[in-house]
Amino acid sequence: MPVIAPNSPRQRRKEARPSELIAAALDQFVEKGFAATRLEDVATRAGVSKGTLYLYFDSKAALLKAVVEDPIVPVLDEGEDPVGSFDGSAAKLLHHLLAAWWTHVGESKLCGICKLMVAEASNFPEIAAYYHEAVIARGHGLIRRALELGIARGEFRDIDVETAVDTIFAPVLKLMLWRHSFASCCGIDHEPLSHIEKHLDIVLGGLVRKRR
Amino acid sequence: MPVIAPNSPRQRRKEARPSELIAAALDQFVEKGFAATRLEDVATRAGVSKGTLYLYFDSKAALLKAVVEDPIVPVLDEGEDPVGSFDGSAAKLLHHLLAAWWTHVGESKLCGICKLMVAEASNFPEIAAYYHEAVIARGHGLIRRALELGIARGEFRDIDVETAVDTIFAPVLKLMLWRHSFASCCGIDHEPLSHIEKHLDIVLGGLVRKRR
Amino acid sequence: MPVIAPNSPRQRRKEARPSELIAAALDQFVEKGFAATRLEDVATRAGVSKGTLYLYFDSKAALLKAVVEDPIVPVLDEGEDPVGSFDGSAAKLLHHLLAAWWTHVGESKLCGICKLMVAEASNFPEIAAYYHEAVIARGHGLIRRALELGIARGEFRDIDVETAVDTIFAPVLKLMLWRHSFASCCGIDHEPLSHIEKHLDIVLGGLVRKRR
Amino acid sequence: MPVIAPNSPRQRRKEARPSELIAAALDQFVEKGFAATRLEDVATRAGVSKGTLYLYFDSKAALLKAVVEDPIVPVLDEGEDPVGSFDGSAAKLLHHLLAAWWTHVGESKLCGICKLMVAEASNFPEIAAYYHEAVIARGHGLIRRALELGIARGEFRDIDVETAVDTIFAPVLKLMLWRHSFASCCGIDHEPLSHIEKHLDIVLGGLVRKRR
DNA sequence: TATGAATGAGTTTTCATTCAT
DNA sequence: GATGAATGAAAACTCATTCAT
Repeated sequence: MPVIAPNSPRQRRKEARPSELIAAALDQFVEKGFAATRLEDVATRAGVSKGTLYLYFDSKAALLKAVVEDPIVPVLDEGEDPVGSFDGSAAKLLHHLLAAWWTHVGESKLCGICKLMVAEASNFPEIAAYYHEAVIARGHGLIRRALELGIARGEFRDIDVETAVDTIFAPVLKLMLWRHSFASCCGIDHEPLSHIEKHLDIVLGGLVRKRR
Repeated sequence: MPVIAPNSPRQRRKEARPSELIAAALDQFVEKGFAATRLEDVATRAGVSKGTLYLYFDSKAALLKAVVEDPIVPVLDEGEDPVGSFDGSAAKLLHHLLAAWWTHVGESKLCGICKLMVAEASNFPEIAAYYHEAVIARGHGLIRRALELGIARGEFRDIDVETAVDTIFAPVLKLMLWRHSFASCCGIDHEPLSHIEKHLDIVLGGLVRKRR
Repeated sequence: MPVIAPNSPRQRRKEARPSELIAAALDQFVEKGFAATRLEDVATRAGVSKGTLYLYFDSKAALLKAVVEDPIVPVLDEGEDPVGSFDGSAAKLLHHLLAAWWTHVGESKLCGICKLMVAEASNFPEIAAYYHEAVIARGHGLIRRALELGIARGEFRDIDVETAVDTIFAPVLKLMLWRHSFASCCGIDHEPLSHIEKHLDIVLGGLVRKRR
Repeated sequence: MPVIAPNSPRQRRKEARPSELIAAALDQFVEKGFAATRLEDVATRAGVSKGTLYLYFDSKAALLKAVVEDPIVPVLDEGEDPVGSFDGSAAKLLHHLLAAWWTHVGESKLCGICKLMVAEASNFPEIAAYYHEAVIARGHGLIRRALELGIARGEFRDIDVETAVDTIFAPVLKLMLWRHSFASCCGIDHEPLSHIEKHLDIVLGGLVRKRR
């Protein structure tokens, strides 16, 4: 769902636009927040002058928009369907999805953006909506389809899917958000991938001891 | 040597002022973020002038500190131990704890502060650490003790407690954070209390259908 | 030369006016300068509230005026003529005058005011003119008359009196100004009275060795 | 890697800016005092905007520091020794030193700074100490050496040198301070150079008529 | 008279944005 | 394209002054 026509002037600019600027801005925005970031610092971090930023972006807000949208495009392009093409149990599929998510999102730029969007959602609702749609909702969708598959196959109980999506996905979101917030001042480091794996095992098996 | 009667409107006002200012600042900080909030707006919202803020707080940062610490004190005072005094199954206890948490924290000022601290943790690490310790870690502690109780009684499986704490608590944190971020621009409203209840049931029972 | 009528309302006020306020203001003004002094600090130093200052003085500038004029009145009242009534050599008279000046002015409040007026003369020319007239010019006048007496008697050479007044008086003024400025950060403490005495001996005898 | 030619108007401006700003600030500080000077007025006087000041100086206090230190550097660079290289009587040397002092200091920017430092010494002790060391103490040193020379040669009496330094130098300091304070509101203008000359003659010859 | 909470105009300082080079 | 000096609007913060008590 690309918003702008591929050959518009804006598009050409986008292609020429040094991704170093976006990368530098992203790091600053995630660390300091949008309002507390000085464009001068972004420029310095990218090794250019303040004025150069304005050759590529109309304003600070436009830079934010680019920061959020830019790393999403490649992810969208991958495009194949990891649910439809999976052969194995639904439980295995869930394991696979969460691990892949962490690798592709949790450890990518998209992770910091999540914290940024939580902070700026009320100031930039359209950008936040775009991010939520393109990233969070997409993750939810994958989990949902895996759950539906498992239920359809009789592998899972017939639980409320929307709720279960949260049960499964929220700890991953928490890892994403914590990594850029509390982690540095009060974090107990769970190694993310194994933490996610253990979490999923608990959800799959449940807390309550089964009577045989 | 107060010349005026302790119950004069002036006096009553003076005592109430800090809380009024803190309440106004909290709303503004949670909505706009710390850096993007203008003290003038805080003052206006509290119905006072800019200068008045400085009669009570040394700086914008001091106001932030007060905003975070003030609502925590009353919560800490409640003090009783909802785990030790509970009689019922560990599962029921977990239900109780999460519901109480949502009522006392999720629907209080402390909820917005959570989003604020996620956003500002790297700019104000000591304040964030204080909040995490006093609120988040306290929530985790309650869940942990309930889990340990359930395991000790043989009611729960012998799962990894730290992981399970996250499994149980992360969806609540997500509700808290979403409420002040994506909810307004892309939220599907789960009614919180029933969402939490369904979530916990899923975790208790597990996803996988039991073979009898 | 009292500027205001003795029974005007202003006069009554002046009498009732707590001299503690003036003393406190003087200390602050001399130390920090007029503009850098906060009335709150003056009030605190005087042990009253900020509002009280306004019961006695119309404005910060009015307080400055009072600070300058108040300690001058008693000095003016002494009134007797230390030159006309002196019996002894003109040289002894000069010694006496400088010593008396240091005791009555150099070690009094009037000393700090001198520095204050140097600093504020261009912002408050009338007040500075009043101070100069009432204090500095008065000192000059005493020295001038002693010099004229010495010349008339043939005790002194027939030097240019205006110049000699400065020759004699400037080191005293320097002591007054230094005491409230450089003294604290780079002062070599000359004990003032003996310094003045030695200074005068040098001027009386001259530098150049006399041929016999 | 300057893209623009070093002699472009832009470049020339940039190099000249700090001095222009310092000159404007100096005038304003000397006239109004440090605290009473508004940076906006400094900027206006220098023909720039308020923000431009902050491109060159971190704060108002930093500007003060520059104002004091900047005009001293060139003076220090002259560096030669006017005492050692002088051939003539010690009396002539003193005349020469005071006249040169007035020309190079009394009529330069350093003169106004003297008043400024008297006013601000207690607020900015390090800056005052620097000024005192670099300017006042330097003047004292020259006079002291000339006196010691005269005494060593038998040209001068064996008076207390430290005291005599003040006897000779204080009237010059007074001229410097008065010029920026009382002069405008109550000054009798002594033409400085001839005043200094007459003053020195009086000190050299003494007041007391010599008996033959 | 005395207080000190409140005000708001004024000041320092910051920083997104522009534009001559 | 790139620069960075300059701008000026805006924000934090100060403080002389007022006034209800």
